[in-house]
Amino acid sequence: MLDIKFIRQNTDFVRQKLYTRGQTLNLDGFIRLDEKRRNILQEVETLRNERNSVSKQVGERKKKKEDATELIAQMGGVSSRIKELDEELAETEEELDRLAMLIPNIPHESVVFGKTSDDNHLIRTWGEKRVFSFPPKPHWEIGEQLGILDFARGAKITGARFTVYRGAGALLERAVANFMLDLHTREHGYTEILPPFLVNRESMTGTGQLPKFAEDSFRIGIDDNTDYFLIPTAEVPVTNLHRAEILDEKDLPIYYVAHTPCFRAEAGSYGKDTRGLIRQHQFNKVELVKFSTPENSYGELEKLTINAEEVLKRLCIPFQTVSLCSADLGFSAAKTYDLEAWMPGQETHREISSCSNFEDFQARRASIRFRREENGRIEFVHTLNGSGLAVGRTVVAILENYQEEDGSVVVPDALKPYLHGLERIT
RNA sequence: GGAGAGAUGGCUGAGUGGUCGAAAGCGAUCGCCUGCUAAGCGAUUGUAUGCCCUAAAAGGUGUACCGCGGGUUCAAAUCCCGCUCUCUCCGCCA
Repeated sequence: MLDIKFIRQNTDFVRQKLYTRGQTLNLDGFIRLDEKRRNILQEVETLRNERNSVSKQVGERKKKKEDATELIAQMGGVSSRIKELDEELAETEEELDRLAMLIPNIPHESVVFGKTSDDNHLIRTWGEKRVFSFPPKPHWEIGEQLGILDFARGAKITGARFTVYRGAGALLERAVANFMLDLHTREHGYTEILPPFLVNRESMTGTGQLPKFAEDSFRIGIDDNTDYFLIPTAEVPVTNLHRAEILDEKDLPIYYVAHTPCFRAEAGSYGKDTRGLIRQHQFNKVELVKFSTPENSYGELEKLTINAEEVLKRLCIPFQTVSLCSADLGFSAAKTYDLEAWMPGQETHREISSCSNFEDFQARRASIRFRREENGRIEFVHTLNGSGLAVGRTVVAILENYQEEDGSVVVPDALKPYLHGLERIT
């Protein structure tokens, strides 16, 4: 959510910035509604003031055993008018809030203008693409032939886009996750969190998944009173850890890492990436989440991205890092780096991590603030997160980059401690 | 699933219709005192938001908030209704 006062005072700037996202929003209506809200507020507060002071007088008279009927009668009309205005105010605020929740974040000044993902800006590449003496296969063929990925049975027991891992495949997935968690907790200074995988509506709204992207989530209700959602990413529970809190500046930055399953309805992506592990309704991800002061958040974004890249470097998987252009940026993000791993079986780079600075966009929605040490003033924190990394897609990258002509897969050195002596999956 | 108790400021905890944004204590900050520390003394100490003032802050003023939502009343932390959460006991359970 953006600051309404900021929108009011910088309407043209906001309009122009949102335009770069390919958005055309009616800010004028929004501004007019805000004006209406302030007018009603002024009127109702004046009346409340009157009522408060008269009520006080009534109390004083009654104490002195004096007659107050005429004062009381005088307030009858005022109270009903207040009630009317309160209703009108509530309606206006609800509508204003509804509109405010649909306005995306403003891209950072370093974000390049673009219209599609083709305009994303290449930041750096790492690693040498392996030269194969045979045509490398896509992971779904490798996985099925080795009997470690079972797409047919995943579809049988649940449906499309669900997969069963078996034997060494399950072990590999577990090893990759543990390797990532150990790297981030022991070397990068993150605190491990194991959050609930179901969250309430407030949490989903706080990080920006709701109200706009409701169709992307799985919703769970045990009865009419529960309104829970399967987490689409650990970002939701972990960022909401500090919702409606005021943190101390001395505790910042806060670094969290969480390994969780992620559930995505993937509405609107029918027919896309239908084969293999790339686009699933359920997948595992190790997520990095940071809370930072505003002045440090862009430095923290660089560090977070490097922490994510380190996973691929240790696994010796070639990748490239791109900065998303204005149109490709997610709803809540001010700036995003995507890490794209090389997938030789598909002859393409695939996104394996997305690292974003949300500035105060999520903090404002979720009311996550901190107190300045020097003057005690309260400000919104900046929130950041990034995959470190998507576990399933990392397994895909390993299978495709480490495959041999006989169909076996060599275990990357970095993972050997986690695979109990297994050197090769055959 | 059944029965009961509770939710008040950073914390403990008083407050059952009016002068209560809320006693008292603790903590914190500032000042005084002090060789240092401790003790003592004094002051300050919630959040949001409208308006005024300001370059901006500071400041002034109004309003709201005592788990959340609604109701009664001239007036609600206090009374009524619904909900959520916490705790205790019983049952069930990995």
